Parts: sequence; structure tokens; C-alpha cells
Amino acid sequence: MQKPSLPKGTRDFGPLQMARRNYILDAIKDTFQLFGYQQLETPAMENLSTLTGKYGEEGDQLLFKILNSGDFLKELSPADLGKGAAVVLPKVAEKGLRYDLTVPFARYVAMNRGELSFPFKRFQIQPVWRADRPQRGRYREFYQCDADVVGTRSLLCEAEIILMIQRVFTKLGIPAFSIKVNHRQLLAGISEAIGAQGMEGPLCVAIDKLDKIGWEKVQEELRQKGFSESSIQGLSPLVQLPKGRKERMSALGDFIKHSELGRKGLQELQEMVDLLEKMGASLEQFEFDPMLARGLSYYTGAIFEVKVLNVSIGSVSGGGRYDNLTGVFGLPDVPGVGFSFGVDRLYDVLEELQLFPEEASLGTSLLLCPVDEAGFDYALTLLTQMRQAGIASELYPEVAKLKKQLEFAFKKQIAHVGICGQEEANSKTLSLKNLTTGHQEKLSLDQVVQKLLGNKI
RNA sequence: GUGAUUGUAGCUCAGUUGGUUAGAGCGCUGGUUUGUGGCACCAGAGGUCGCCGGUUCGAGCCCGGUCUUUCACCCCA
Repeated sequence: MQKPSLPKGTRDFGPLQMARRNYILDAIKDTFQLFGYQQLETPAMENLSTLTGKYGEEGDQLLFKILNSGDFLKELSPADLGKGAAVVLPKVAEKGLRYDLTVPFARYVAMNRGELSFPFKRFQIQPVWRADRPQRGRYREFYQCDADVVGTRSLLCEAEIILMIQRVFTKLGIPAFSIKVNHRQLLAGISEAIGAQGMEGPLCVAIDKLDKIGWEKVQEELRQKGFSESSIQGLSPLVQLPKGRKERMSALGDFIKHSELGRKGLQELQEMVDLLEKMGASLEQFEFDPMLARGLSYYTGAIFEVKVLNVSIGSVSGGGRYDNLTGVFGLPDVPGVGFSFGVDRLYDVLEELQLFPEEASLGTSLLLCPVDEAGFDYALTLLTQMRQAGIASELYPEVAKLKKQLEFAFKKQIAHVGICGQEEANSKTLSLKNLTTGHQEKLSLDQVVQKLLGNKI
């Protein structure tokens, strides 16, 4: 006998967790569909050639590779073994587990370009796998929840992303959150304005940490990366910006007035705000943050990040615009914009704020408890009738001690039990007991149905 | 990938400088109640002390390795 265990960084989801996860996912799905997004699923495994080289060197190491079936050594010569992993790997593995949902989506768009009508709006909710070292809130298997629009440069998509985020968070009852927005071209403009043109890559990586490590350490990191002292000092006005959106945007307009890229980025953000205002949207959570960078290098336009206020968890959603989704798959010039909800983190947030509703865990509403053989047969006929009436019901599957059956119902949080024995069978009634109040009465079947359905409404 | 850290009953955890038969609370099973749960009382089951090796007369405790947990870094959701 062996002690069972889970692979590192993976989890089971029990009934309570599933009910709660579905509560979150339903809110998200519902919102995506309301905004005209269509659901897509792709296989858990992709050809390794589809995946490698898309996530940088580090990403390739984090890919889970699938050993070829059968004799996976047959392509391999003894000499190959000495040549290292790069030579051996393609000969023993041709498939890998998906690392995110964006690359499979790009593959799908490239493969189905003829069938799709653009702009194409899709959402996708599936697990992804990374051979990372697990930590709190970081797993080797986790769900991503992506929505993207491809085939248009319209800023309406960006504006709608704000609306969808607002709708989901409101639906989940999250009281205070902030949608941080910035623009990659504005970051390029900032880079230009401080005399470090073309260095926005390392600049982004460093200033993205501003929240976490503070201005002093960011300066240190910039020095290490070869930014001149005057560039770093040039950045300092951005660390303490005016609070209001309008004031901020005009301060930035001033800062990057000599950079064409910067002006264009800022103008796009302004256009987003205009669209939202025309749609009558609230801009309460909209926060323009010129120091927001986000790691992913393929973003080229607006970028987003959502933080829930007053919780210990980091960002729970994010995304941005990219120019060229499918270029590597032979379909150039497909622009798009997408974002993603971190389901696991949202779960932690709702738990921390105690925002899960009671109903998210409810199941059966009536348990029939047979106390003798006649009662069991009688309960069989009742079971069908109750279910036909729309009452989620089950029958305790054996004639056991009533005590045991009541305990079972109590633990499963079933609100009502119907006790059936010879007596009830003879009189065509049911002894209905409310386990919350302890009240019990003998009712006709119609009365039972009425009572249980009435309670529901 | 780097550096730390954790592991004892189903769960949360005690366990003395290394010393006989490893404990508690909760949970579980049965009973006090042959048609009435939560509460109470009584009784019981349940452990290769993560795994492998070493030191020792003797290891849950010391040492090495390995797996696992958690944390920081790198990176990321």
C-alpha cells in the first residue's frame, strides 16, 4: 500500500471549492457573452514546435514536455546523449502542455483564417501548465480566463474591456478596486524624454517594480542597467504625480511633448476615456498610471492591470494591446487586444473579503429517509414526483437508523428531510422536518411540494 | 534555476540533554435512544514519527541524501 499524493504545485478542487469557482466563472462567462465574445477550447497538448520560442529562454524551460509514446529512444543515438538537452529533447518529445492561452489562440486564428470573420472575439477558460517552482498563489497547473478581440485597431475594444472588468467585479460584490491603465507608446515616449531612447524594455522591467520595492531601489536597478544619472533624475517628476486623471494626463502631456510616440500613446488613452464617457460609463475605478509597465514584451498599445483594494493579494486581472498576434504562424498584421482574469487569485480575494454567498455551496434541498422496507418503496415513488416538481432531492440509499440519516443530512447541509415509513406510505403523506428549525409536520405530497418550492422563492 | 524552511493519527499540533509501551484537541466508529440530528456522557479504532542511508548499546530527536510544504530572489497568473 502506498500513500497517495499529488504532483508538486497541483490541487484537487472539492465540492465547496468547485461551487465557489463556478460562482466566479459564471460571472465572468456571463459577462464575456453579454459583450459578444464566443467561447473557444483548444487541446491541453500542442506540438512542441508551436510552443517553443514564444516565451523566451526562461519560458522554454518552464514548458512541460510530453515524452513520445512507444519506444521514445528510437530516434536517439548514444552520441546524441553527450550533446545536451537541446539535441536530445526534440528526439524524445514532440508534444508539450500548453503554457498559456494566447499562443494556442494565435495558432487557431492562423489555422482558421479562412473561416473566421474579423474582428473575431473569443474567450477561453482552461488550465495551463508551467514547470515553475510553486509558491503561495502560484501553481504548476492553474486556470486562465482570457478574452481577446483580433482583427481591429479600434479603441472601442479597450473601452469595453474596462466595462467588462467593472461588470465582473461589481457582480462578484467586490467593493473597492482600481483599474490601472497605461500605454506602451507612452512609456516609449517617457524613455525618449529622459534621453534613453529605445531603452523602454529595461525601463519597463524596472519601473514595474516601483510599487513593490520603492523608488530608491528602482533607481539602483536603472543605474545597474546603464541608465545615465540625468536620465534617472529626469524620471523623478513621474514618481510624484498629481492625483486626478485630467491633471495627470496634462502633466504627462507636458513631460513627453517632444516625443511623437508619447503623444500618440497619450492621445489613445484620452480617446478611451472619451468613448467610456459617451457610453455613460463610470470612470471611478479608472486610474491612469504612467508607471505601470507589465512584463509581457509583446504588448504595443494600451496596458491594463486590476488591483483589489484592501487585500493582501496582488493584481487579479490584466492585459493589453498587441500588434502582431499571428506573425510567427505565417499570418502577419493581425492586431488585437486581450485581457485575462486570475481565477485563483479572485478566489482568494473573495475568501479574504468573505464575499462568497451561502447559496454558492447549496445542493440537495430534500433528503428522503426510509425507516423500513415499505417506506423505502414508498420513497422511490416520491423521489420521482419530487424531482418532477423541480425539487433537488435524493433518497438515502439504504434503510439505516434514522439517527444516522439525520446526521448525514445535517452534515451535507440539506435543509429538509422527509421521513418515510409504513405509516406515511399508508396515509400517502410525508413527515417533513426542517433541520434548521427542528420543526416537523406530517403533510400531503402537494403540501410538501408547495412548502419546498415556496421556501425557494 | 539560487538561497532558506517544513514534515509526528483523517485535521491542527505537543513530544524534555538521544532512553522502556509516542500524546492532546477536533474528527471518525459504536453505545446511552429498535422512528428523530446538533448538545452531553461512555467506550473504541486509528501512527513504519515523509522516504533511504549513517552515527549510537539505544534515534521522532543527531548527520547525509531524497521527496514534499512554505518563503525570498528570478520570473510570472
